[in-house]
Amino acid sequence: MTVRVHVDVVVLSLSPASDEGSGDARVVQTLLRDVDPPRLPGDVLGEAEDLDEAARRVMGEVGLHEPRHVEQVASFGAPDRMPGRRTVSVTHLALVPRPFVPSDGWCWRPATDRATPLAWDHDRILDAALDRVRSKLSYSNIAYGLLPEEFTMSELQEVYEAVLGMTLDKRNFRKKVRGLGLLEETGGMRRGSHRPAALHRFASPELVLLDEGPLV
Amino acid sequence: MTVRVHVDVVVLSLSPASDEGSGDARVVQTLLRDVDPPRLPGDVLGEAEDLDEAARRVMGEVGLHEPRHVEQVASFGAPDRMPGRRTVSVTHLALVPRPFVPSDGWCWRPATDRATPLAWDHDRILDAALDRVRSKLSYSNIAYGLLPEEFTMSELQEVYEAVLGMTLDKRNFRKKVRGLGLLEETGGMRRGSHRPAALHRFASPELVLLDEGPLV
DNA sequence: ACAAAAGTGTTCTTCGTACACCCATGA
DNA sequence: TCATGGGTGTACGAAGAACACTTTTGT
Repeated sequence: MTVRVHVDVVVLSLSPASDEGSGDARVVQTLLRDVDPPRLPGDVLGEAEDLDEAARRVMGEVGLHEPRHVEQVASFGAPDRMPGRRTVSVTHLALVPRPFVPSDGWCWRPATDRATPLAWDHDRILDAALDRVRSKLSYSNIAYGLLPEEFTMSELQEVYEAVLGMTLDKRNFRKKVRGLGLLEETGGMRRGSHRPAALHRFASPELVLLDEGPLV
Repeated sequence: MTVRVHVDVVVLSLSPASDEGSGDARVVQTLLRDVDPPRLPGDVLGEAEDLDEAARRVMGEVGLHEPRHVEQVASFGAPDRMPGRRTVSVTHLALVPRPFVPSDGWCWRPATDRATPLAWDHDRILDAALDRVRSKLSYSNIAYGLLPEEFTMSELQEVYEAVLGMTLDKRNFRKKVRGLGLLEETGGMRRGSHRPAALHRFASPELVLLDEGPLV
């Protein structure tokens, strides 16, 4: 017996800093197909593709050719998850910095906006991806996926605040992040109608997992 | 295009406490088919099965009808991961307390024993499952999956030491674990040729995730 | 009496957290 | 000169880590 294998991708990003006139707090957004029940990007696994290759192809179809981070999240295979052909979905998570303008027919929507439910079990899939990012923020440098190459400390803090859904203390945040030793200063400055902000980058452009240590 | 979906299960357990004459340290063991390149239990996903249902069926086939814990780990789908039919494997992790005697043709082997490699990509799959348990030990009560209903503090500590591969300080371990409030005393005692040990159980027989907090 | 594992506290250091003001720039 | 966000330090409490001896039982 064979089933159809789908690869679906939850593309996450942060709403742009100041779309000019926008309020203040940035929020996590996800890329959806702009049809009646909105749906995640996805496609059938190709003949000779590995799972992550299929995920990259799907991202190409929405105009995303250079995601900053991709990882597999989970697979969903309830027999009735979708009418018609039995389909198992292997879902992935992708992070991309803004600005990013998707192909026609695709749009950004706040990830927590559940006013109109997504198609099939895509709400569950989106939740699983959000949980993954939230938890990984605590023990990795995964925030690099949502930031440009160079960024200010405030921008980094905005990533944490948007994903975790809470505000953080500026002094404690900087102390903690500096102590991890994952960042370096680029020497550059971001200017604006205020004091210039030092630019930073992640020392490693790869995912780095930190040793945890709650329970030992 | 359709592919075959396999559900493979990494069944983990601890070597029994004192098989009589065994040395001391307990080790993590995994259940393997006792054939030339040993392999993990697994089978093709059934017509009307959800993924975890298939995992439970596979476990039934090795004689394991009441696993203490099951969760999905990851999916593997490289086109060349296995000769013949294109097969995507959705892998699961199962934990079971000892004693457990598997069906004929299956046996326990130390999970870190890589003398004879497993079939196909099953070594990678095993590694993924071990990593999952190791990390989850730090922020959940997942140890319940490897313990009988009632256990002593020393037995609990043995689980941590075996999975993490390090020895822990007895006083700090007890202080920390008590502080989590996940345990309760049963009132019973385990007797031996030494001072009796108080028996404990987990207050919740379900997986409980702890709030972490490394990076804020 | 001896062997074997159970049980228990203190000190020190590290980390988290709460908290408020001055600085540099552009307009 | 004013508005805006950038940048900094301290004091307190909680939690982690190092560390050794006494207790209770079976043989």
